[in-house]
This record gives sequence, structure tokens and C-alpha cells, in this order.
Amino acid sequence: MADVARAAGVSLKTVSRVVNEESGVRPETAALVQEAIARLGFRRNDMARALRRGQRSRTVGLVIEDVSNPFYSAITRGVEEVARRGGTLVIAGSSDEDADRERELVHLLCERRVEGLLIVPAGADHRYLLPELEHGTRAVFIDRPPGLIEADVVLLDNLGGARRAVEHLLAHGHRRIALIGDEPSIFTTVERARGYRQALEAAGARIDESLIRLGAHDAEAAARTTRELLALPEPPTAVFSANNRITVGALAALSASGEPVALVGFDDFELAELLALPTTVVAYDPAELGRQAAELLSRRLAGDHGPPERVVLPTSLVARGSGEVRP
Amino acid sequence: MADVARAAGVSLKTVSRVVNEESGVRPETAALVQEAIARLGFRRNDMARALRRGQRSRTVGLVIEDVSNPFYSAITRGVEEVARRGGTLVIAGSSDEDADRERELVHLLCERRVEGLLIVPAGADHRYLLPELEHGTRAVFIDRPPGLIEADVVLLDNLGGARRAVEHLLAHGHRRIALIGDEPSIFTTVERARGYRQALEAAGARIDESLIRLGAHDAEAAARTTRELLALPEPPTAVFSANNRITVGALAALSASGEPVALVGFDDFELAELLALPTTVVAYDPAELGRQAAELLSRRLAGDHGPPERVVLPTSLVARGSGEVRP
DNA sequence: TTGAAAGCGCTAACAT
DNA sequence: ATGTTAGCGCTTTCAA
Repeated sequence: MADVARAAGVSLKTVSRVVNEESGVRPETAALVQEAIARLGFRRNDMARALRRGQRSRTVGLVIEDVSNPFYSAITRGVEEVARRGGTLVIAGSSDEDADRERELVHLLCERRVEGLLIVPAGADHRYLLPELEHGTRAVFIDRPPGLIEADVVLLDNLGGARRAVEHLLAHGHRRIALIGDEPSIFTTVERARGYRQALEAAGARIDESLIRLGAHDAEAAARTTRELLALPEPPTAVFSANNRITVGALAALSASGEPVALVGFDDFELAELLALPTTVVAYDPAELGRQAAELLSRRLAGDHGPPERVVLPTSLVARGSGEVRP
Repeated sequence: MADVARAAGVSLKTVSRVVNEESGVRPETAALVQEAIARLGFRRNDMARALRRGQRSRTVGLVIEDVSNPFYSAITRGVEEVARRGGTLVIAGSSDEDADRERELVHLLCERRVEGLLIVPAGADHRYLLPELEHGTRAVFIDRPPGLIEADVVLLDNLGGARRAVEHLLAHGHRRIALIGDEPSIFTTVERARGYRQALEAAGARIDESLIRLGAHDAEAAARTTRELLALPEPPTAVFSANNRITVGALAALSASGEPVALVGFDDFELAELLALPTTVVAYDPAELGRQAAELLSRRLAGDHGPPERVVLPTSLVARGSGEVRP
């Protein structure tokens, strides 16, 4: 900026005024400065600017599990859309469901003085965030509530969605309905399992614990689990797969087996309609999770100091064929 | 940091030494400082640090078309993996194939003093980057070369991949092969169309311009185009869909029509094997585009000032059924 | 082993 | 309408 001032023959402050479009600069002077800026290829240093203004970096941090999973990339997209209005950029990082990696990412983001954090929590204890929160960093959680602290969170109606999925299978005559879920340490797994149990109990159906299989964290594990279920003396006639990765694995295993097993999956996916047997799913707008969380964060950063909020987004059942297979 | 120094009863410089793990601090003093850091929840301000050290922000900027497209989220993941080694974070932004938005994103990233830029270019003229490059920002382009400037770029073998796709259809007896492509302003569209023409010419087949349909930028447009092709007096017996969005649209339209039209798509996708008719594709590792670009950038940032490099990643044809349908 | 002072690029507050 | 000075939080340089 000093270089520009010298080149334009004005003071540093005048350049600052032009760059920040402050009033009180003669058009001719401004033009002179603009010319020097263009000639020298000057670009304001936002780090120095933020430092002086005691501000943060017009950047928000987003911690997700894995960008390459469409659920999380949709969230990222939603966050980005909201951030764009306001010139805010998004630094996203994948925790790979590892609590240590989550902490490390949060640490790096705080060092860079992001304005706020959006976190899909991986760990069970988020007290490590308390110092950051006290220092003015705001945080909103996505998809799962934080552990051992109170904070804003945007969730899905996991319980209701899972319940409707299983009710749908029950309504089509199934009684031996398997549940394949992710790690039981994950909030959504627990909620969806609760929905599964509630639906069965409400229908007066017996809950067979041997049909409940948690811990399938990727498609491959889900496929293995599905094969195990099919090999049971009394195999299930229907499967509720509790997330998109699991649905993919279950579909692969069921398709390979050729068994006419019904399937309802939690999470919609693009080609569900075009599969050999179109897949019935619990659907919702994943980008909306990101949008709502980013908007809530934005309100907090604008000075809203109300009590922690808990937003729950609705889900709906989309019947396509796989959930209507009869036992 | 001054607060910590006061709390620990030492000088500011001593705190700095502890925080940066410099030598020359008595363990007892260091412990005292550590305690104060923990008690006050101190976190080094990386903006101030980078400012003083004349450095940039240990952050790289990534400009892609749309994070929610699996092709780009895989690239993002690849970039992230490389950046992680070295504590570098990634600010990603979606340009939505809009040259102005790309410039705006680059502008914002440069203001934040990112160490380098990774860009999937949307526009045709990147001379606007010259001032940034002169000021030491390094840039590597992904998937498409920049316009009117020389720079590092990591590409796919678009020509070869498209050629093999069409050769495959020719080998299965097709002569009326349609091409559905994205906007003709996009480099990959042009290259893939060249591959299509080369394969037909090499086989001595006539090129019917009415079967070449460019400008299908999303799945919906591709579906419409596919329906138009099917409605032709002499419809094609096979389709080469030049990217993942187009393949999805073409699949939807073909599946709805019930016509036994062969299809080969550029870009692999997760459920290709499980479709009613498993889809034959030109496959490659999209994350590798991100990894290679990030590694090239990393070498540049480490001081490699050699001439611009052009890396081309191989593609392979994966036959699954849809490309082997006979005319 | 520790500390004091200067300055990175910018803006806020106060001159002129 | 324009310029001067101080200082954001840190590291670098030099001194004790």
C-alpha cells in the first residue's frame, strides 16, 4: 500500500480511503490511485486488515466427516451458498469420523481466526471447545449434537424418519425386518435405531436382536453384514439400511444374492430410481442442513445471544419399489 | 500473548519461544508459560504471525465448479489429503461455471493471501491472474488448461478416453453413435468430441452431425437431448455421454423410453454396476487429479521454478453391459 | 536463558 | 480533501 501511495504521489491513508471506498477523496485523486493500484497489481492484505480491525477473517470453518460422501458435499454446498452472500469463504476439512482429527482441525481453524465453526461432531466430548467459545468463536453443530456442552445444532428428524421407514415395511407385511446401522457411537445411529424399535413395538412385533447389526461404517462392511443376515437360518424378509453408505453396500449384496428382500434406506441418492429395483428411501434436503446451520451461525455472529437453538428438519418417505416388495 | 506473559510473569518473547517450541527456555519457565496458556485458553493468532513473517496463510485456495458434483468433491478430497500433510487447510469455492464468479473467488482468495491456487477454470481468459502470479501466488490448473497464459495443469486423457469409448461401441456393431456433450466452451467437451470424431474417422464411419449434441450442462438438459435423439427419423443405436451429469440424464431418458440403446459414459459413478442395465464407462481416479495438482503446487511453493508442467492422467474403459448392447 | 524494541500491512483517531 | 501517528499480535534482531 505504501508502494501504491508512492507511485500515485499521495499519502498511504489516501490509498486506504480509495481501497475502502471511503468518502472524502477527490475523483481525480482516486483515479490516480486506481491507476497505480492496477499498474502495480496491488491487492489489499486481508490478514493485516483483519488484524488491525480486531476482526476475524471473513472465513468460516466447516468440519465434516468426508467431503467425498454426497451427504457431506451437499452440506458443504449449502454452507457455501449462505456464506457467499457476505463475501465469506469456507474452509472445509474432513475428520474421517476421528475425534482427534476433529480437534486438530478445530485447532487449526481457530488459529486462523475463523469467524465461526460449523461442525459435524465426531467425538463424544466437546468441552475442549469451551475456551474457544469464551474467546468469542461461535459454533453451530450439524447432524449430531455436541457432547457435554450446550450449543446450537441443526438435526434431521432421525427418529421419525426411521420409524416411518419401518412402519412402511410393516404395512407391506414384513415382520422379520433387519436394521443395519453405522457405529453405535454416532448419534444418528442411535436415533434411527430407536425409531426402528419404536415402530416394531408400536406394531406389537417381536424385536429379534439377531437382526440388529450396528457398526457397519462403510459400504463394504454393510455388504458383509447383509450377506451374514441372508445366511441366517431364518433370514430377514426386509432390511432398513440406516444411511447412504450402508444402502449402497446392502444393495450390492442383495442384488448379488438374487433374494427378493425388501429394502428401505435412510438418505436419498441420485440413481435410486434407475436401479434394477428402484429404491425406497427416507429423503430430505441435505443442503438444507448446511444452509440452516450457516444461517444460524450468521445470526449468532450478528450478535444474537439467545439460548442455544435446536433445529430439526423433516424427512419424508419416498416409495419407489424396493420397500414394497412383499415377504 | 501479552496476557499470557503477564499471567506467567515472564516477557512476551519468552511466551513466543514456548509457543514456537524454540530452544533456550528453562523447562520450569516453559511449564509456567504452558500453564498460563492453558488457563487463559490462549491460541496463537496465525494472521498476525503470517503478517510479521512476511508469509502467507498456510491455506490453499481451490476453485471448482460445484462441490456437490461427485467429480469435484473427489478432487476436493484429493487436494485435502495432500494439504493435510503440512497442516495446510483448503478454502474451496464453487464457481458454477461462471467466469465472473471464478474471478471473484480468486480475488477473495488472494486478499486472504492463500499460499497457492488450484483452479478448475471456468473462463477462457486468465490474464487477470498475471499480476497475482508476479506477486508470488502460484497457481495450478485442474481438468482444463487456463486461457491465454502459461501455467501448470493436470488433465485427464480426454481424447484417448473418448476415442476408446466410441471404438468400443463401433466394435459392438454400432454405426449411428450419438455424442451428448456439455457446453462447447469447455475444454473437456472439445477434447472428448475430438476423440469421438477420431474414432469414427479411423473406422471409416460417416459422421452424422445431427447426432452430435453439445450444450447439455445438466442432467435435465441431457435427458431432453436424449429424447430428441430418440425421436429422430433415424435414431442412434448408441450414445456416448461425455460426463457424469449427462450420463445420469441419458440413463433416465433411455430407461423411460425402453429403447435398447447402447450407452458408454465418461466418468465412473458409484451405482453403475447396480443399474437395471449396468453402465459401461470411461473410468479414472478423480481424487488423483486433486492429489497430483496439490503435489505440483506444493513443489512450486517449495521453490521449484521450472517451466510449466502438463500432467495427463490415464483413463480406462470399464465394460459393464450398457456398452455391449448390440444395434 | 531471558528481555526490549522495531516493524510486518493495514486502519482508527486525530491532525491539517 | 488529505496526511500523520499509533497500534492490532506477532516474530525478528539485538542486547543483557
